[in-house]
Amino acid sequence: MTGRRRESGAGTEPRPKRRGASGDKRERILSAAIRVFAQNGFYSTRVSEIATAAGVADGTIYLYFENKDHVLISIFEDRIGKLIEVMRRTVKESTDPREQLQRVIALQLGQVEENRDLAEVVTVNLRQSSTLLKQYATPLFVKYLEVIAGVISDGQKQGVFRTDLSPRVAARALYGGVDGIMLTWALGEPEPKALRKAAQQFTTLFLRGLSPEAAPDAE
Amino acid sequence: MTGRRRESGAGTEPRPKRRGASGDKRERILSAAIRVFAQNGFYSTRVSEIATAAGVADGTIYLYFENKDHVLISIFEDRIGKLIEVMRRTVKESTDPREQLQRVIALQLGQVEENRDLAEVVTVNLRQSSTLLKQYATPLFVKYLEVIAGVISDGQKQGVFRTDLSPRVAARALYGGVDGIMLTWALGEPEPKALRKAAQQFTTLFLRGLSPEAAPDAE
DNA sequence: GCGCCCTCACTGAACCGCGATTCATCCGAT
DNA sequence: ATCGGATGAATCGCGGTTCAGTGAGGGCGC
Repeated sequence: MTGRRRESGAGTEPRPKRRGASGDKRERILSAAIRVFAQNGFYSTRVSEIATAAGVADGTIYLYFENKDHVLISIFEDRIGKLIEVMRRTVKESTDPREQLQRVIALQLGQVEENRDLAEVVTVNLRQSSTLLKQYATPLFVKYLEVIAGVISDGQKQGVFRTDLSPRVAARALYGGVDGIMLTWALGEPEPKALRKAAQQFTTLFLRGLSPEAAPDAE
Repeated sequence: MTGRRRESGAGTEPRPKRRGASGDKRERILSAAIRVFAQNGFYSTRVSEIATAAGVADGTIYLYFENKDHVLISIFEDRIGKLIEVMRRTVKESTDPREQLQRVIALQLGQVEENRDLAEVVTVNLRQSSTLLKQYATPLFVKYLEVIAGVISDGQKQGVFRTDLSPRVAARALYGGVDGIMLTWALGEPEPKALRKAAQQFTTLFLRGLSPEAAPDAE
C-alpha cells in the first residue's frame, strides 16, 4: 500500500520555467552551494544549509535540482563547462603554442584567484563522489585534457615542442601542476601574489620542460 | 562459521587500544578499508561493508578505531607515513639531485602500480573530508613537499638546477604532476605499461624544466 | 592433572539521531 | 478566482554506534 511513488512524471527535468526571478534563483542556489561546499565539503553540507545561504526554503532546491547530488553536478557542468569554453576561445587568440599554454595556465589560476571557493570545490570536491560524479565529471575532464593536448600536439607539429613526449601525458602533467598549485593555495593562506608568482614559475618550468633542444647536459 | 581466530604468535602489539590482541586484525581492517574506499568512496562506504570485507563483525572495527573517520585517518598515517619514510631513504641513496628526483617519481608511481586501490584512496579520498582530514593529511602533505623541495634546493646549490624557481613551487608542481598521472590512471584503464611510460616521460619533462641552461629560445 | 571460573576479544542485532526528500499549504501575480 | 512557484514542518529510511552476550583460553584451587 505504500507504493504511491510519484516518479511517474516522464519529465526528468525539474527545472521550472524561468520566469522573472526564477532564473536567478537557480543561480543563487548554485553560487550559495559553491560557498558552502567549499566551506564544509559536499557530504558535510546539509541541504538546509545551502537553502539558508541562498535565502530560499529547503524545498525550493528541489524545484531546480533533482537532488543534492545534482546540485554538485550542476556546479561542474555550469562552471567548468564555461571555463573550458573560455579556454578554447583563449587558445584561439594566439597561434604560438608556447603563448597558448602560458595563457591557459594564467587563465585558470586567474579564475581561481578571483573565486577561491570555486577553486576549492573543483580541486577538492571534484574527487568526492564515488560513481555518480565520476560519471559526470570525467567527460568534462577529458574535454579539458583534450584542449591542452591539442595545443601541445600543435606545438610539436610546429617544431616548438619536443616530440618525444605524449601530448596526453604532458597535458595531465599540466593539469596536475596547476591543480597542485591551486590546492596548496586553496588550503593555505590566501596570499594572491603568491599564486600569481607560482603561476609564472610553473609556466616557465613547464615550457622549458617542453622545449625541443635539450639544455647542455650539466654533467 | 569458521571459529578460527586467536592467532597468538609472538604478538607484541602496542597498536590496539585494547590489550595485546591479534594485531593482524587491525591490519586486516585497514587493508579491507582501502579496498572498499577505493571502490565506493569514503562516504558511500558503510562500516558494515568494511567489516564484511575484513571478515570481522561490525563492532570489532570500534575496538581498533575510534570511529569511521579514524579508519581513513589511520590509512593515511600508516601508508603515507611509510611512503615518506621510504622516500627519504631513497633520496639518500644518491647524491645527484637529478637522479634523486627521478627515483622519487619512479618510487611513487611504482608503489601505486602495485597497489591501485591505495592510489585511488590517496588521490581521491585525500580530499574528501572537509576539516577532519585536512587536519590530519596536511602535516603529512607538508612533510612530503619538504622532501621534494629539499632535493630541489640541493640541486640548485649544486648548480644542476636553475635557481629562478622556488623549490616549493617546483615541489608542488612535481606533486601535482605525479598526482595527475596517478589520477587518470586510477580512473582509467589499468594498463601498467602506460603508467611506467608516463612516469618516464614526466621525469624527462620535469628534469628539463629544471635544467639551468635555457634551451635555445625558440622565439 | 583436572575442571571450574573469570577475563576479554569478539560478535551482531537493535537503537537512535540525522538529514534528504516530500507535500499540504500559502501567497502573489494575473 | 485561478495558477503555479515557494515554503518548511513532518516523514522516514539509512547507517554509525552501542552494548549485552558469547565462548575460548588459561589461571588457580583442589
